[in-house]
Amino acid sequence: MSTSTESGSPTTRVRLLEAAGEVFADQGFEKTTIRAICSRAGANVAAIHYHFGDKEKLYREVFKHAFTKLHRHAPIDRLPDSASWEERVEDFVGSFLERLLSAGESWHGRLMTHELAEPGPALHDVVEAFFRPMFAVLDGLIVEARPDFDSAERELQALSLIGHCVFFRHARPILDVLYRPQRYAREDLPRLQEHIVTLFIRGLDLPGPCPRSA
Amino acid sequence: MSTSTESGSPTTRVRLLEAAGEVFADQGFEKTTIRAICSRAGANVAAIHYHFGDKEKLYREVFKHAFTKLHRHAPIDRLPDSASWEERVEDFVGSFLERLLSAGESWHGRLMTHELAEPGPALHDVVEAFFRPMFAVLDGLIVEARPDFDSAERELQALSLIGHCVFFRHARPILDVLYRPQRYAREDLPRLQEHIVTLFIRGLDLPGPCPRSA
DNA sequence: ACCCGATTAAAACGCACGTTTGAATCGAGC
DNA sequence: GCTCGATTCAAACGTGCGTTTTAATCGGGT
Repeated sequence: MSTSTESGSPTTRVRLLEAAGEVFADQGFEKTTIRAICSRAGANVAAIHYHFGDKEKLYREVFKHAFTKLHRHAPIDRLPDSASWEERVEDFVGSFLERLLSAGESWHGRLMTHELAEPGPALHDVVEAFFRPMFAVLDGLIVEARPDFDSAERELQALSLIGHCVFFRHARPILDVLYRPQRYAREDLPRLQEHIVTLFIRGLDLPGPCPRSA
Repeated sequence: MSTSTESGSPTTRVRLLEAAGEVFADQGFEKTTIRAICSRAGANVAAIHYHFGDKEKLYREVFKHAFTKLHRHAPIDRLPDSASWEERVEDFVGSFLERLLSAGESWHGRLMTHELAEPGPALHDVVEAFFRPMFAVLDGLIVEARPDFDSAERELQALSLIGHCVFFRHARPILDVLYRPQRYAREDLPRLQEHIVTLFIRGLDLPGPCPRSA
């Protein structure tokens, strides 16, 4: 170990983390080979054992790395509270969909969604650090609209909205067969967003108009 | 080959098909080993090459076998037309959920849902023989309720309902971490069914009451 | 009793993977 | 200039997989 803030040499270790992030993000834990990672990082296969121990420890380390990156620019609830309830719902759905459907952006988000789609050794961490906070935010939105709902009712409503978004990522292979390829993919995002928000609001069966800003 | 209706000896070939169905159904294509299948069938590994060629041809053969079994007792639309629209929707959701969430029944249904959850070499066949007909039935139900919808609107509504059901199977690992294990599993089926049907009907935004029987 | 195609069985092949080894290389400190 | 720990490298190890080979076994036809 040499001259970093904590431990580990700067170049190879970091290059491995970055390469591993890329490959893990679009192949998942099982399907990526450490040889693919090392070839992308320009390193030797033994470097992984040397720096991280084994493949799974590297995987967890990549997630730690990704969590801090994601926490820096807070993903959810980034609209000011002055925004209307409906705007905040739209933003919640839109940003989540964007992360689910985007394939080109940085690997940090893709890594999370891939682990949710095909659970690996880091599922627990992802749920606790990424998914559960999302549910908390969503629950707050539901409380605003339906203060009369008990927590079980809110839970179901939240699950349905999340599931609605997740479906269009998870069912990608099916949709490609069922319709033409890329139907309901990235470019349809605005239409999906509007549809999902509409069904969410209808599902809440609001007694009056949408609530004002918080 | 000996004395069957078409081709192939009865005992070993059929035992292999049955054993392969069981194992494929709860492990998927990638994770099942032909050794596991043969050990369950009490056969030799070479028997698979002899009777089917290779692992993938066996997989497809298992699906052919399963399709005919499933077609015999038609799964969807089994209520008489005299049933009310709402009853038919409830039945559609209920039977689909039952197939998605049940783990103990015969492997034919589990095989389909596993292939949908983790696509393998038979995805195309499953979509065409199992999924697309389901969509056709559902589309008919939506037409009854909202004859004014164009096909694109109906498509989205159908996808949302299907996705809503599928989510509770696909997200099983996540739900186990997010809440206590088995939350929203088999025993919650009636509650899920009611919730999903309710949200579906609300989502259709019917101008009047539910349509009568067809 | 013998033959012969159909079937089964045991063993090994070839490959890809994660992992480990042991030597070569680097670079600061004396 | 040399030493010594830290790091890199090529090569091999062990394992599990799908597949293939080769020989043994079965059973009806003559």
